[in-house]
Amino acid sequence: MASRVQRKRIRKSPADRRAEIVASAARVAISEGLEAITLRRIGELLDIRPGLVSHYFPAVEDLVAEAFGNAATAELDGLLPPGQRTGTPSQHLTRFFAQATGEAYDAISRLWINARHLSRYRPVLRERVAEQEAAWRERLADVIRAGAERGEFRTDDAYVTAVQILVVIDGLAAHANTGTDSTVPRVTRMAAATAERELGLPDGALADSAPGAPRGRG
Amino acid sequence: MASRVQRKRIRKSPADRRAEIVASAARVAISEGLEAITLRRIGELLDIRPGLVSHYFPAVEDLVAEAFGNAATAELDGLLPPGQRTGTPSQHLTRFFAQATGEAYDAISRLWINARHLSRYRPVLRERVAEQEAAWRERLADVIRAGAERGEFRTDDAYVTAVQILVVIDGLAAHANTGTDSTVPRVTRMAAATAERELGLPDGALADSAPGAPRGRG
DNA sequence: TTGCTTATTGGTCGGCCACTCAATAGCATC
DNA sequence: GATGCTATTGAGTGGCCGACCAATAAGCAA
Repeated sequence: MASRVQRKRIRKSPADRRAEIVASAARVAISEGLEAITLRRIGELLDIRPGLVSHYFPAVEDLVAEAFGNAATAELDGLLPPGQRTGTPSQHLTRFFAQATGEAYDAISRLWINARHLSRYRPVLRERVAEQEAAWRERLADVIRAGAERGEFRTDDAYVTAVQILVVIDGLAAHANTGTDSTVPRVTRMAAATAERELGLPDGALADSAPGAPRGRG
Repeated sequence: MASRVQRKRIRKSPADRRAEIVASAARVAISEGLEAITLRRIGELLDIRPGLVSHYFPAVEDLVAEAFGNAATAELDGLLPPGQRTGTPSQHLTRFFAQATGEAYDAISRLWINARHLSRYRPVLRERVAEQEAAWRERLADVIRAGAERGEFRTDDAYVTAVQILVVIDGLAAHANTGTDSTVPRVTRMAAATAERELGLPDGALADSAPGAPRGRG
């Protein structure tokens, strides 16, 4: 696709074109990195001239920020769907940790590392990152609160617990680009273990396949 | 410094010049970021022509990797001096956590985030990062082993414990560029708390000023 | 002092970047 | 089918980048 020989212009509504550009940029952000979002690259992917991208986003930084926001929101919705109706909070967390520890999460980790670094130089992006961090914390805190109300979890501050869990996940994610560790259970399980400890659950309660059986320590 | 009107060439030994270039690049890495290490920037700082930097580092990526290695090693030596003779392992850890939680650590956090992100595109740097990660782990594991031998700590795998502690530190460091959280003790203390738990120490044993008094939970 | 080695310069090249703007043409409306 | 609005193009600007290389001169050895 993206036939180079295209002659005829395709004229779209501003809303459609803009959405198309953002979606394309979000895809680039995940697969190639936020700095790969350039007028030329996006133009090439959508078979439009770079100037058109500039027309919708006079400053590229705004597009980068929006692309990150879109990508991060999509990932969060995949990990912890908002307003979940099926399953218990425990099951939601179990599924969350299973995904957030798997290799498929590497792409998301890379995106976050990318965004956090680039935030150093890009104020608009920095603002978006802060927004997304808040969103992820709140989403996770909501699950914890739901579990606490049902009596599944014991916690005196769902928000702080959510932050603690995310700190561990961020720490594990730090190596997504360098690819060390990954095979020691005592390390891999740290995120779930933190949740279990902070929520008053038995060891292994949030492990992938074994709902109640503690794995034992040594 | 760096007088623009300099006419006379200053001819140094290759070893000196090379060291000078690396030192300058390391300084730039910490203060401005690894991508700010350019032939022109380094040349400007040392008042030499960009071509000379190229002469010593035909590929800039090699200079970037070396600059990171230098900076990271220096920081590690500041946090956990090798072959420490004064003080106990507990004191070393206490000092380590105090520094690694303080604001002065932000510069180091930024550098690591920077390096880990850039590793995605730069194989040589990626190798260096892996090297440094190993060095940091080993250095911390050594302190833990020393404490275990003295009977201060209880652990069955000093290395895994070191990795766990560094995971938490990396997680806390993730926000160095976005500057959220930082004020909740339950979060700030996570690294030290992890160490205390894993090493069989009472709560607060590795806290900054209070050597033995647990702070209490609520 | 002279000569020689080589550290250092100066200039150039191609490449990719964001950004600007007048000219063009798609398409809805009449 | 003609008209007008505006989405889209095309072309150009200036900036910064790494890399390359022949010419130059610093300073040691003779």
